[in-house]
Amino acid sequence: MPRSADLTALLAGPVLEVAPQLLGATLRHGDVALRLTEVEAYDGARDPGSHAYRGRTARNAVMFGPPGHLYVYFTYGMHFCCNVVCGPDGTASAVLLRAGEVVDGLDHARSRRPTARADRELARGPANLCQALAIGAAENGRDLSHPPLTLTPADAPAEVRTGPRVGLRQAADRPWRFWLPDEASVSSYRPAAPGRRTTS
DNA sequence: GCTCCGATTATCT
DNA sequence: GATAATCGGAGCG
Repeated sequence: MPRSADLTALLAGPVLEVAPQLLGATLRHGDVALRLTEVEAYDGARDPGSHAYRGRTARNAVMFGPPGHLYVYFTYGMHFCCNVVCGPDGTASAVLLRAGEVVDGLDHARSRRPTARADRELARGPANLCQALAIGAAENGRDLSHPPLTLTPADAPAEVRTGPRVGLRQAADRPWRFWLPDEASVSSYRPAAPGRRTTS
């Protein structure tokens, strides 16, 4: 088990190096823990797809803070998604946690995700992952090095796949999504919505 | 103020 | 494949 100093050192690196290294890591919130299988990198203020692209606001303030904290945002009027803030303090880069395999607290996770038909669906997709772990607005900005909310890195996995990020209209071409091959909890790729007005 | 629309998901055809 | 659900952030005037 790495100490918190190791976690901070790992997360302080460039986001494109940090993101693949988070695959296989264990994220725990209270009784439920999961092994991360799919993540996406958001490269701070330089990234048109990032919430930080237009500068610091009340919502994204946590992204601009020190690494090792959780950035939680609310979207589509009903879903929470969470990121691990990384990079040096002030860079606003973060890694979106898209999917994981529940490895502890299965009963709790199942009760929070009544529509999941199989255990592999419990934390498949960023909003489902937050729901399975009971992560909401109260967890925004929380330090990931102290219980009940902890992130424990694993050794870097042997094989990592990369591809375009999901659901973005901006910078949809950048291959900054990372996942573990042959993992049932990884969501299948869906191209970003075209976002064009009606034509005919 | 007011409008648009999103780092989504479940459900319907 | 298409779309409803549902609301707050961000842009504009």
